[in-house]
Amino acid sequence: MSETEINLPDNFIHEIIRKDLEAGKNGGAVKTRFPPEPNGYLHIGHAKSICLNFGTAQKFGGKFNLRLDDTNPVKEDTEYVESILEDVKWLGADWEDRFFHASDYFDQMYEYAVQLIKMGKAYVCELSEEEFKEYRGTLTEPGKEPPGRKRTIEENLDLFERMKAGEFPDGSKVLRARIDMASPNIHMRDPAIYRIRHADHHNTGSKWCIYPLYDFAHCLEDAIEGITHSICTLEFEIHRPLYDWILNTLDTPCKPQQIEFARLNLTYTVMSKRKLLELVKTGLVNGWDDPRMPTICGMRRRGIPASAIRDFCETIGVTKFNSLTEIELLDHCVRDDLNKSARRAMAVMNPLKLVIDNYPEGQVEEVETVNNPEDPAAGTRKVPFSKTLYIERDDFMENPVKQFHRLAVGKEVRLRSAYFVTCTSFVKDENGEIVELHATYDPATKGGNASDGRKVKGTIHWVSADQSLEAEVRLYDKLFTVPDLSAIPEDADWKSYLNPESLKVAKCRIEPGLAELPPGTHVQFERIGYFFSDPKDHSKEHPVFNRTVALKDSWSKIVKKA
RNA sequence: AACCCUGUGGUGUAAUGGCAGCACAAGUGGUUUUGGUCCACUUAGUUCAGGUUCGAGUCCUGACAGGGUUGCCA
Repeated sequence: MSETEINLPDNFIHEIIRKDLEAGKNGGAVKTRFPPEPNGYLHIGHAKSICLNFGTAQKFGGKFNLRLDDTNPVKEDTEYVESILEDVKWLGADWEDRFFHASDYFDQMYEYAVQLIKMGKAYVCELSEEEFKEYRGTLTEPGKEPPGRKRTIEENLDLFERMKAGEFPDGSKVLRARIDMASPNIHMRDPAIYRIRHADHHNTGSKWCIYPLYDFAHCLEDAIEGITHSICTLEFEIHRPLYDWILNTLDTPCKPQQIEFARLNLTYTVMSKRKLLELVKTGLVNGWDDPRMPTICGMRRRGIPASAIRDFCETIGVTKFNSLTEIELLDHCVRDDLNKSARRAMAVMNPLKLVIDNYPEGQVEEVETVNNPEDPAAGTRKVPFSKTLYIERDDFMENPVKQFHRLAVGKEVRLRSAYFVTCTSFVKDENGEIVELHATYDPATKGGNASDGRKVKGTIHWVSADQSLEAEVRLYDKLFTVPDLSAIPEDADWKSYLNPESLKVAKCRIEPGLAELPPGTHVQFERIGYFFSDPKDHSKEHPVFNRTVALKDSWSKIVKKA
């Protein structure tokens, strides 16, 4: 048992594998795969599957394949292939040289289908779609024998050959497995395994006009690749008898085992490809990589590290229970990761001018401050300090409540890494709004410590008015206003539950060094939250920061209680 | 409706017939040059009814609840 194995908790799938290994199944091999269909972008739910499949292979010293499940040319597109590769790689799942396409196996699948026909276990059926349904029966009534079921092997071979040759129009015929029209499991009632589609395929071009269906194709893909444990989501559970039937009927290189787990559901978001596509298509979000999206690329652009996603996937576990995970757990994993890794900086969201009356006019000094108190190796930096600063509007109260530890007339606070200042007065404009604060500083508190040992309760952040720069911040919040989208009324439009405040664009004042950060850099704005210089839009001339997640805020709870 | 799967604190999970534990969330207190982090503590759980057993969250039966299946999608 390796050291990593001890550290990672087992889930029920690992238990199955462990037993298989002990029983000597598969010659001690463990091989998994992630088989996305290239018809959409990957999301956090896929990340769960990727982490599970890759993590399982790693845990047992096995192999992990990446395979595009591209058996339906009319739904799939190369547009998605690139993003899938990028996202899986970014998440850290390494398929080495094992990147495959289901369509790479079309020749073999065709041969397997011919085999089935020769065994009398498959036949060509020319029922229309409507008739097909009629013959299939219902959940409560058995199906009845389709006319084509009695056809001879020779006829079936000939017909299937001609289907392949393009002699028949789309939908006029299918190849069906001959199993049991009376099975209580509808998927076993002679399922279609090949359909005619005169469509170009993104990988095989115009070579084929017949394409295998999922149930026939997937188990064969697994078998061809030598997959030992084929992990999929719960909705395929009822397909498992068919998966096994095909592998047991045909002489395949191996007999992979399908194991189902519950897909991830997260509060305040949607995971369905259809809905995500609709959000993109209708412009309700700004593309697949909109940081509000639960897509991998959206989360990446928001500033969520791959390591945090991996940690999250490890934390939620793997079961067959249909659960709804709170988004707060993801937030926790993100904060936990970024707390250790993100350098700190000061930025003022709602600037209020603070003039230090006893500070020399025109003087600018540089104060030294730590880049990350959690990581001494991150070093220190210099931040310009001067007579006129900006502080956070919320850090001053005209009539301070009892527990308020920040600025008010007569109160002393520490300006982070700089000096103690005491507020002396404030200025209001004609509307009664506070526009300026006046204070005095104590030169003996440079760096933020009093030589006489006196303490202050509050420490606030600041930027120098003249030296600070303007930046754009994009403040992201929950995509939806309700936690459980599956619980909304049937007749309601799910889009009407979108959170109108899921994105707020604002201006802020940043310490000058922040503009120099390259795009795609994590940073904590102290006392505010974790931000990420936007990979596409951030530049030195026009700094743009995405709020990844806000810092935990216990002050707001105190306020709420009072 | 028929068949299949699943039910452990508010949420996500652990227990492999033997003291129901962990994390998140919530709350209280402490530390702190971020009302962040960190530390300590508190609240709170085996869906129900039978059965097997010295002993059941775990095994059996039934009920109840939730989910899936009824595409020539995956």
